[in-house]
Amino acid sequence: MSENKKKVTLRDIAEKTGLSVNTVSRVLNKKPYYTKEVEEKVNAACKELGYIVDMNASGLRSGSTRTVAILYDDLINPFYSYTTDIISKRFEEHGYNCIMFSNNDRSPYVDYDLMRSVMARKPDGILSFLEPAADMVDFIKNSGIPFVIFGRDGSPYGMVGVDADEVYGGRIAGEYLLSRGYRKLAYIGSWHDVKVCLDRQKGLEQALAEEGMSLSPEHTFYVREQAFSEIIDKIVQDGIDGILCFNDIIAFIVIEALEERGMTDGLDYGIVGFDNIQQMMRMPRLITTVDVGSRDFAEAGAEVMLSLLSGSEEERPSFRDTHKSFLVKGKSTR
Amino acid sequence: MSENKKKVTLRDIAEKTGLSVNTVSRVLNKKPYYTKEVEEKVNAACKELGYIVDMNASGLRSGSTRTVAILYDDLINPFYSYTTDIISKRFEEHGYNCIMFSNNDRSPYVDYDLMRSVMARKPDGILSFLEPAADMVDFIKNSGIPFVIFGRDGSPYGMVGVDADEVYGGRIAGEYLLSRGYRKLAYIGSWHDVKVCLDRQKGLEQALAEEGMSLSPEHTFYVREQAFSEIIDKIVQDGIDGILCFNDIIAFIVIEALEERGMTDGLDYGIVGFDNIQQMMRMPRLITTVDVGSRDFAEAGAEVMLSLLSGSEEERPSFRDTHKSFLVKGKSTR
DNA sequence: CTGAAAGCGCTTACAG
DNA sequence: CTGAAAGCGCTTACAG
Repeated sequence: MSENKKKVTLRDIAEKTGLSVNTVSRVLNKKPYYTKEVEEKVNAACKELGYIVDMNASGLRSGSTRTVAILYDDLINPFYSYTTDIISKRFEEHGYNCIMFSNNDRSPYVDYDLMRSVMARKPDGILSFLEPAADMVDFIKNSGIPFVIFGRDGSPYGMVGVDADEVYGGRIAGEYLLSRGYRKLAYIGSWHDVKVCLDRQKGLEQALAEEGMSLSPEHTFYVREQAFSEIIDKIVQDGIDGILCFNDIIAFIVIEALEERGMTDGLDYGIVGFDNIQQMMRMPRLITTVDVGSRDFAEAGAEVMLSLLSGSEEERPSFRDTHKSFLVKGKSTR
Repeated sequence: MSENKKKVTLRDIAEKTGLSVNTVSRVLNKKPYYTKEVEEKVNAACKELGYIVDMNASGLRSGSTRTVAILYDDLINPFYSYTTDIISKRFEEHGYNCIMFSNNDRSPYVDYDLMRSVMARKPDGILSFLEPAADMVDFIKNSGIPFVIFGRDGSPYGMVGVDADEVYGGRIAGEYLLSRGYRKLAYIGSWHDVKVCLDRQKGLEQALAEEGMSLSPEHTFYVREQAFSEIIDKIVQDGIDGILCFNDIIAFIVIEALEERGMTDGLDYGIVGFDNIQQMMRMPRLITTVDVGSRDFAEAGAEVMLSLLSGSEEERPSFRDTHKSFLVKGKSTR
């Protein structure tokens, strides 16, 4: 018991087998040049003593930690947790573990504090649900660590990104609302300066423009920047009958608040979200929402990261993989 | 740019300041004994050169990686992702990062393969949503790494656990179904040999026993072990009118399947789940479910882990913190 | 209060 | 094909 506790190192295997530490390491890492006999001796000794490599030591010397950092806002939104689940499992299959880093809701950006924590862990790659702060772009690039922006457009930063065509998503949502006869539309975003949020808004504006209408700035809201009750007040007062929300969770919060004011979604007004989280949890189709096809989307993100990690150094600094979303109809629109 | 790329080490700071590596390290780690003057010189140099510590190197030498491993099935179930979010943020506040390890649905247990990956990372602590496989209990204990079982009862293994009183949860759900007039009850679990699953079943059996009834083995199902369509067939054939599910996601899948057979939850039968995931996403109350109060529950889990990490070595090998759940009524019961 | 040395457990050149 | 040495970047005793 106390013997089990003391950790087994390469040196123990070397002593046990009468080989050098070097040779043992070579066998375990399947480097060329060792005999079948040596291989068997090493493997037997490792099994007997219960050897487990120390990845910290290995990473320190080799320069590769077999680690990917994942940067996110929170895991509460199933869009993040669902895709993170798929992505991290793909990484595990390739021998990478994921270290999680949250910006702790400080801002929607990757800032210096966050990057400092990340880089202290010396990850081989970084997959970020967050956009880099403007003044961090060069810093990140200079770090030399492969950086994939997932779910956001990386091209404005000259970075690799896997994203959805968000303008398109906003447009099909807007077109659908209009086609169902909703006339006074509003947009409820998260932060006014996050591109993905603005792109969805832009799509809605395009849909309105097609019909010769436009989105009033008065009816353009950002839940992270204004009092929620004010937003609801304004919507009720101005007789808004169609709402596009930045994501499903915001939509559900709005639905709840409007229900308290006696307005029922699908009946008194139409509302559309993004992400189709209800499907991830196998829930009934409560709301109409824009779905990017999260499983394939996540797989694509993992694939791009893995290809960067496998180091085909063909320097594609601004590679972009853009996915088309589709509308899923639920009970929140007539 | 290429200058930025080469990494800055303690030695660079030492050279820049004319101090020894040792002294620089001591200042950065706030060890006693250095002058204000030295401190300022070091901090200035670190800032100027953009020094970021290498936690791998630091961990290798000091024995503490400031890392907690989180072991889980998947992040798709919001119970996992929601609590993981809260827990990991608490850890971050204390300077710990989380490394994620999934059993990749191999089994509901922590097995040797999983522990091998975990231990290669030398975490300071392990928080597990999974129970240990029977033959892993001693191995885990001997590892000397603080291990907290979260959401499962650790006491049968003599381990630290933060859990809910699952029998109680099953019982209040069963009592509620009976009080609403449902008479032919069924239980739909996940795995037959996972304690938390059996405890919920046991609670249901207790509720039935109170009324002189009992749960038929024929109406006790495990979705991970039998064909789902068979379960549904049996429920329809035998006129089951009340169902307790191991969790909300299973409940939603059942609701969908029964809807296809023309049966509507809340009208034709009652169904109760566990976890109240709908609330985590701010969705309307679709189903009746047993809620443990996930936020407090997660905080408690984090707290227990942190107290073990802060190393108050008072050896409490089988510490158990058990939470009481409550019923949340939704539209899936009359 | 500060420094020189040793060493954490590996992998990487380099010899043989 | 195998081994002895060096070193990744830190922190920990130990001297002074």
